[in-house]
Amino acid sequence: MAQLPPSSREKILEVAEALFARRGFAGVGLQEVATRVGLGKSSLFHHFRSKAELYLAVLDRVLLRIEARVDAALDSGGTVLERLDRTVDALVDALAEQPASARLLLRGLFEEDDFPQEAAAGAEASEQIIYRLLARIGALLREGAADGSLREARPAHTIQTLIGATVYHFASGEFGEGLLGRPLLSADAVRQRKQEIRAFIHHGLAAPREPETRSAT
Amino acid sequence: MAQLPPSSREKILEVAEALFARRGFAGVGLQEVATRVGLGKSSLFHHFRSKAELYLAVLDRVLLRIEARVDAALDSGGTVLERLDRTVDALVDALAEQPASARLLLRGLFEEDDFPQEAAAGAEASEQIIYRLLARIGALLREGAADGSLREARPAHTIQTLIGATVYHFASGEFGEGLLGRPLLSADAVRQRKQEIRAFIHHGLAAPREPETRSAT
DNA sequence: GTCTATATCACGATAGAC
DNA sequence: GTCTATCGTGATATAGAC
Repeated sequence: MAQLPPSSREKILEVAEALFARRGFAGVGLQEVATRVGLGKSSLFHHFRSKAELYLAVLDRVLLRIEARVDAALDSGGTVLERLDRTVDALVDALAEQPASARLLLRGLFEEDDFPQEAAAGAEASEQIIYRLLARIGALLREGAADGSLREARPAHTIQTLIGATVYHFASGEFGEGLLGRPLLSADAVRQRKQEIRAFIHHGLAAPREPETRSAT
Repeated sequence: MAQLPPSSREKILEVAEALFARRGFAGVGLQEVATRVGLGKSSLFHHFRSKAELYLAVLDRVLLRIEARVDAALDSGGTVLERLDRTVDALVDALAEQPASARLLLRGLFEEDDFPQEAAAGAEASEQIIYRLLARIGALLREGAADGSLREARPAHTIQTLIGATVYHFASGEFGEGLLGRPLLSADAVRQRKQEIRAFIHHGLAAPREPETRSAT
């Protein structure tokens, strides 16, 4: 828990996280990592036995950070819709707080065969975190379907939609910024993103079928 | 337009498309491409001047296939919501038809700095296709907001949500299949995906506020 | 249009001094 | 815990014969 001097190990993890997020496992060389940390290439092998082990350590760290925030939201009280809104907000906050996490997470989701085989061996920790989170969100969705506050929908598809609305968005980088016309992670854009997802969850895209107090046009 | 014997060029594009989709630009070696095509490694350079040129050619092909389908849906008649539904269906069909396209497209969206610099030089064609499509979809969304059939929303955020719901989903590979419990591209799963997105667009996730004919509970 | 041979270089990883 | 030196391999790309 000491925070005073960042150890070499942590420095390596930080640098590697940024690089892996941008160029993926195969696109990053340990030479570049070492140089940016300020070490020789060989010194990395003192802290991590292989490139794959480093990658998995980076992934775990990102997932644990996200889990901490999302778990708190899931544990909060209130109706299903309230908890769902808070969960999405927490996920958005977690992704926005660490710029690299969304890309890293998205890559982890669909780059399973990126590194040779050590995935199956060492990726169990990361997978457990993900499945733990998914199970909890799935339970929330089923609770909402049971009490009538959510429409009947397949939880798996709903989760995919929510991942797309959050993780993909913050992973979209320059493309997303060109679309929005501003930095993805500006406080403004993050607030808008939460608002958009919340509106999508509550109303979809169609205009409300019961216009309450609405000026004309 | 001849279809009789697939030329070497086309064979290379097909093989490279599948490999780039799975492991990204940096994760694929030309040796492997050549072997799977049934050529020597050097022969690839007769058809494409560099690895980056091959990658961009693959990306263009995928984008043009998608554009053809989506444009037809956008040009169809009817209300905004009808055209939007058809557009999403067309995109889903395009992504489902070619298993590699979703991953490739997603990678293209957030791997802009994956290959050194030739991106800026040669990626203009791909980018133009994307921006053409985005402009048309944005216009549809604005048309819906203007005629009152869609709620007021920022088109850029809506587009991001739709990309996440479609492209991400079909790019999610083993992860998505584990979640759904079946192949992502089975006719069943594709139909369900269309249904889920359609429901999300029309109602969001909340239960309809005007239960029409509903049995109790 | 495909081949063999080769140039050049970066990669992940190891050995061992300090 | 970091370093220099090196091993072995595979990468992109080129040259030139057929």
